[in-house]
Amino acid sequence: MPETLTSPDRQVVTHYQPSNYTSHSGVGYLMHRIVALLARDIEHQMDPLGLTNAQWKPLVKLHLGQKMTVAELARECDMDCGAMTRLLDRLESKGLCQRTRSSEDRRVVNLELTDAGRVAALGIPDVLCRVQNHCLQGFSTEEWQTLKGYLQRMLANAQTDAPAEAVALPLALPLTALPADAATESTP
Amino acid sequence: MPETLTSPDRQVVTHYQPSNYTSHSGVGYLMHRIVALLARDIEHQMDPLGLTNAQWKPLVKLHLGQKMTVAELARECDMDCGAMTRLLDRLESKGLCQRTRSSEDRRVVNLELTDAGRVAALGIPDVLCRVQNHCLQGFSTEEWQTLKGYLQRMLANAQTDAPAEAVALPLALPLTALPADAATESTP
DNA sequence: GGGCAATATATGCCTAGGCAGGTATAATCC
DNA sequence: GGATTATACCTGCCTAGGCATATATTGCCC
Repeated sequence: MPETLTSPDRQVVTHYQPSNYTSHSGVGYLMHRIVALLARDIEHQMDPLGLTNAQWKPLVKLHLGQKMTVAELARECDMDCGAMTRLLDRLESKGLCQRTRSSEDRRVVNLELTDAGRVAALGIPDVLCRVQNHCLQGFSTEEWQTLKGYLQRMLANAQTDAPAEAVALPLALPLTALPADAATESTP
Repeated sequence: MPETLTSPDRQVVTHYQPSNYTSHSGVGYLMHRIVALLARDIEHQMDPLGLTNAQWKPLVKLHLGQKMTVAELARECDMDCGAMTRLLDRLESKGLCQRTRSSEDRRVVNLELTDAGRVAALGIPDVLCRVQNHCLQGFSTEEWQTLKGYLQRMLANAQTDAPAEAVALPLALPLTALPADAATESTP
C-alpha cells in the first residue's frame, strides 16, 4: 500500500491515493493531533502565568524585539492585523502590555511590555521547553536532528504554492448526480 | 547546543533548555507552522466543495460510519459537544446533513448525510491526498515511514500526562519582583 | 410510581482568527 | 499646496472551539 508511485503526467511522489486513503494513517492527521495536544498542554501550563495559548507568542516577540508596531507584530506572528488588535486589547486589559501612540507618525502605535508583562515573558521558555521535551521523550539526539530535517523540508514544501490543478469533484461519481448547490452555490 | 543531557533528579532527555531556547528552532514551532499551512491549503482546495476546514472531518466520519449521534461524532472528532451542535447547524443549513430525533430514545439525534453531503464527502480524500503529497515532495518511501514512526512516538508521548512538576515562574528572577496579578489573579 | 441520578443535546459566554470595510494620518503627484 | 494614493490601525461580521450550564428524557432505586 505505501508505495512510491509516479503519476503518468508528472514526476510526483504520491504517498497517498484517494482510493485507499484512510484519514487515520496520514502524516497530516498525526501532526494535527500532536500539535493540538501540545497546544492543550501549553495552555494548561501557562495558566499560572495568566496566559492563554494565543497570548504567549506576541509576548515573547515583544520581549525580544523591544519596541514594535502592531503590524510588525502581526506579521511576525503570522496573524491578521485585526485579530492582533483584539489580542492586544486582552493583553492590555491584563496589564501585560502598553500601547502608546507614536508622536512621529500618529498612525502607528508603539507597543511595549509592562513590568508584569516582562515577568510573564520570562516564564514562557521554561514551559515551551518542558512540553517539547516531554513530547520528544525517548528520542536520541540523532533522531531529533533527523526529525527536524524532515520538518524543515516539509515546511519548505508547504510554503510553495500547491499544484492547484484541482479535480475538486469525485470522478468516480457520475457528474449528472451532482446537485446544483454542491458545485456552484458556495455562499448565498 | 543540541546536546543530550540528563537532569540531576530524573532520567529525562532534554533537547531544549530555557536558557538558550529560541522559539524559531523548536520542533513544536515547525510542526505548528506546517499544520497551519496545510490547513490553509486544505481550506482553499475545499472551496469548490463548499466546505471549510472544520467541516470536512465530520462529513468524512458520517460518510464512513453511516448513522451516528452527536456525542459519538464529537468524540470521534475530538471536539466539544456544544461546538459540534453548532457545526451541525452550519452543515444542516448548507443542506449537507440531516438531523432526525430518535424515536427509541427521544434525547438522541440521529445524523445522516443528504445526497449533497455524500457527494461532497466523496471529493474530500482527493484534496487530502493532494495536499499531503505536495507537502511530502521529495521524500522517499523510507523517509516517509521513518517520519510516521517518529510522529507516532510523539503522539504517544503527548497523550501521556505531562510531568506538571511545573516551576512555572522564572527562577532567574527574584520572586519579590513579582506583581501580585501575574502569579495569583487568573480570572477576576 | 415518585424521586433522583445519569445521559443527550442545546445554549450562553468567553477567546480566537480571517476577511472586508472604515477612519485617521502620512506621502506623493501634479 | 490641494487632491489622490498608500499606510496603520480599528471595527463589524463570520466561523470556530472550550467551558459551564440549562433542558429534556431515560433508567434506577426504593
